[in-house]
Amino acid sequence: MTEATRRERLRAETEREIRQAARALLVDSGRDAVTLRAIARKLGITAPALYRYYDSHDALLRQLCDDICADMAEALYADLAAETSGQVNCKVRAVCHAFRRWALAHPQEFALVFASPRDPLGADQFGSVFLQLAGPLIASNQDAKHVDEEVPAALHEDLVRFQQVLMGAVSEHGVTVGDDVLNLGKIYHVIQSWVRLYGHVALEVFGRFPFAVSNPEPMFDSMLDQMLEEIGFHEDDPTAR
Amino acid sequence: MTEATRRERLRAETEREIRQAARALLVDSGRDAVTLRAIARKLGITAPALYRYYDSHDALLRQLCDDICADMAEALYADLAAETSGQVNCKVRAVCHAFRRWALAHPQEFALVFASPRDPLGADQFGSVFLQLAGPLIASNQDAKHVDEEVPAALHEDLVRFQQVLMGAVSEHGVTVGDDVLNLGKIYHVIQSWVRLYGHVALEVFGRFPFAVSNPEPMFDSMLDQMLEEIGFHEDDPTAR
DNA sequence: CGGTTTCAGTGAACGGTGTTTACGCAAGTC
DNA sequence: GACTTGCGTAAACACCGTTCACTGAAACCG
Repeated sequence: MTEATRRERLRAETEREIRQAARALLVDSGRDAVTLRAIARKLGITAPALYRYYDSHDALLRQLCDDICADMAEALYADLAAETSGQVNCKVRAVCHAFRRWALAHPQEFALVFASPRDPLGADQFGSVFLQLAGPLIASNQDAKHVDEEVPAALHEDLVRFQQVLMGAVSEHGVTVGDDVLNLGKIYHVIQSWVRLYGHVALEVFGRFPFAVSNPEPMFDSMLDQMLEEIGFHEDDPTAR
Repeated sequence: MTEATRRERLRAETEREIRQAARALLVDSGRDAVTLRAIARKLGITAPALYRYYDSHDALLRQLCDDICADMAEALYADLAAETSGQVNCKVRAVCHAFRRWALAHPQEFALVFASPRDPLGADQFGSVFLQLAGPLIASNQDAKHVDEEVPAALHEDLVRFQQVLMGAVSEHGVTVGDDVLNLGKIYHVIQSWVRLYGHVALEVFGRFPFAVSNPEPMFDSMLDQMLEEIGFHEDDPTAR
């Protein structure tokens, strides 16, 4: 059956338990509670044993971040799949809502990934997950009216590079679009939208709006309306495809 | 001269040195380097002595946050004062730029205040500092065209509460305006702008844009243009006052 | 099968942390 | 001068990440 040796199976099982224990500690008691000794205690082993699995406490936390991002990606895909209407703007809206919902439901995880100083100058993990999902959707909106002239000239070079990334993500999903559809203007607006989405969700998760907002959801919704409008989706416009 | 007793002077001096040492450690080596023992070492005393000044390590960090915010407020006021043109939109722009500049120049401080889980449901400190400064400016823009009907009805109650806060800040600056000038629509757009400002600066300071941006400044500038437009400032429009 | 290698896990130790406690000792008070 | 106040210390406690020499069982090999 299992072609893996007994040792390998046990090792894989232990590693699974380590991640699980670390995650539980994070969720229950926050980032600072995720200590090697606490994890070891949960497994009934001693702390140094964990060094057989991870080089350091830091490496373990990094792994935890990756796990969290993978989980979020899964949740986002699931929520997108549940949106069965053919309308693209509904799908985009669904993904945005899914991102907010996930962040609110997993504040400790969000804070950890958000506040972890990853590989310097590396890409944001949330951004990668989210945009590689939303990118293809937005690209498939054929009738957006943005032209490249709208965006600051100084950004052209960076945007072209990001355009390549997004087109790669799109083609991985089967579809291929020309750079006339996913043009610089559209990409620019996508990033502007990401800034707003990120800002709102971070402020809301951390409870940091400049005044007490009793129910931030309508604020989020109306922001979404405006964002989608800017990207090129229009309320009454079916844009089915 | 000093009507304070010798003991009080020494105590005040030591407290100043503690804050200074803590700040230096934060700036030089990051949040985790701000330990009681490291601070004590800098002062040539022992760690428990610090408990004569702060109840706990946490309380000291909180004090540090407050100091940082006060410093930022000072920097923002200074930059605003340096903007001598009478045009209000220039002043708003100056404060926004000052916020970004400060955050980029003080990444460790920004990260600490940003990531510190303050009093739950309390107001954001950056938001308070910034908006109490920008609020009066924006309020003084008489000819904004927003009407209350634009904002989601569910937000009315919260916005009215925030309106009171802002009007208080305005009147503290000498001016008084009616709630017809600082109406709900305008306040709503101010908050939307804060979300974008916050999102952009956080992403930039943490190096977390979804792709490598070689020079984020033009992106910030063009975002600012769009924000000011939405709030009710127009490019060609002097709006002097 | 027996010998050997591999490796998960242990226990002790080192240097670091926040925090508490009992104590000395100088400054202020009456 | 006696008494109180309060800053600072040393020692201790319970944690933490990390290293190192070690055990013992699993895996491998001739």
